[in-house]
Amino acid sequence: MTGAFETVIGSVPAADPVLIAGPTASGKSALAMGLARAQGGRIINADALQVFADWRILTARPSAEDEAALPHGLYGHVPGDEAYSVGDWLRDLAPLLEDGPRPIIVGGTGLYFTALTKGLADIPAIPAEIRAEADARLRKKDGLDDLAAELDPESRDRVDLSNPARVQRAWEVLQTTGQGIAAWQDATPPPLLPLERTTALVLAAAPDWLSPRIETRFDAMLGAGLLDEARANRATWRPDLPSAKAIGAASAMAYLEGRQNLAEFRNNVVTETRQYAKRQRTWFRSKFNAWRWIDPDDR
RNA sequence: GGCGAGUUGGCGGAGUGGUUACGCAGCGGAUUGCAAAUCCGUGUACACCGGUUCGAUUCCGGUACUCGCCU
Repeated sequence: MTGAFETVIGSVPAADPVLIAGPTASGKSALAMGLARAQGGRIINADALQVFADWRILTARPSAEDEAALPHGLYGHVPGDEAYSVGDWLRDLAPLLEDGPRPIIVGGTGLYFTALTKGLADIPAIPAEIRAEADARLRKKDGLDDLAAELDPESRDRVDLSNPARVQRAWEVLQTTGQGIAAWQDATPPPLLPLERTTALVLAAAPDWLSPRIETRFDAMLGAGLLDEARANRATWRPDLPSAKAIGAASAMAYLEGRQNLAEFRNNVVTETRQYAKRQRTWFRSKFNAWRWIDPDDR
């Protein structure tokens, strides 16, 4: 492992907060570890699924040994049945930026990095009842159109009306705050950590380079006890749990229940992971122009 | 060797004498609070040869291959 990303690490100012983004399985953690080992710092998670306590192996969280060897933060600190979002993440992150070791923020969730460096509208939390009502209405016939029709004109104009998730959020915001989401977004406060104050790195992992790694990584997960982890989660498993969105969780359950064989399980996870990596690339490509793109082979 | 069925885009799978489903994968994109989520866009493919026809993926004949049954 010595020598990994040597050139990159050598060029990173030791005092700056560091941001490391990249598609899944592109080697972000290895780079973060190398950086922390060489220069010191605390590795902080910027991945929406790695915050959850269950599914450590499936979500490729750092191993217990890695966490013990170097300071880490925001990994597995949320119960799998608890709601969590970018706003929560930013609030959990703030104190870690205040003091403690120099932050090395690593993850694959583009939205988290964008909210961190560009700002996030300061919208109050949505009460569970409102969320439940929106969920229920969306399930009804024409539910999407009905919710859209109730939006304030400005928000309705800005939101993608064919996207249920967006319409629901806009509806929930208007419903709970009495103010449209468009107005809230226009009043977005300054970012917690402006990009200019960081050294921001993105791993440029091309599909052909990444795909074999995704497959290998699944096999490694199996070897690391993925099936045991799945069995342990089986009793409390529900497809609507926040942590159930982890790629492979539903497939793992299907496998344990004999609804698919190991080859199908593997194929599903590999395909879904590739598709996810593609979406990540699209985000980075379009929004991380000012970041420093590095060759993932430079190890 | 005989009889029967079949051959549609990378895969699965409809269908039609002229306007060429759909699903999956792939590719491109959006994305300011469930984001490993959600959504949008994108494919003239019809085994081969000949015939009929104003026009054949669709009708007829032959060839090849596949599957099944029979000797």
